Amino acid sequence: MTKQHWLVKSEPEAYAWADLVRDQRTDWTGVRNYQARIHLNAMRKGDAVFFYESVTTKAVVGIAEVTTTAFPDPTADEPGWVAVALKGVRPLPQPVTLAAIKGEKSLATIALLRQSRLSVMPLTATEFTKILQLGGA
DNA sequence: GCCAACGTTGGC
DNA sequence: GCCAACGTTGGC
Repeated sequence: MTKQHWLVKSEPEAYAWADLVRDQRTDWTGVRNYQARIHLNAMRKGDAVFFYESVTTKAVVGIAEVTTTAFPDPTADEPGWVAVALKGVRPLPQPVTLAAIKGEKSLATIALLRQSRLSVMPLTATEFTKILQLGGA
């Protein structure tokens, strides 16, 4: 299967890109939303993942990669919830702000804008490439 | 700090 | 199964 593209959101106060850089890898736990769970389950090793910081930063700040497909989330009280493992790959030379994404016509349909509360979402290859461009990568 | 959007819960 | 109430997320 060809590589898929994803975007995950995190409040930097909870877990920031800088934390992933420090840790090098992390288990992406704590997702408690059915739609996000479907996306976690669809992730494959080697898929590319944008790291978006919400609330204070409001920008895509880095690129990560899936290193382990979905496994049971050890932080969940009930069975069925899953986590994946991610490793940090590199920061974007320039963060791509929410405002910049909103200002880009070709990104008008991305899930980030359409479903503001979804924390794990797929991106098309075109969307992924566009954000890379905006980030100067 | 406020509020809109959205998901979840629980009463009927 | 519907819908009101409530909690959470996240932009502004």
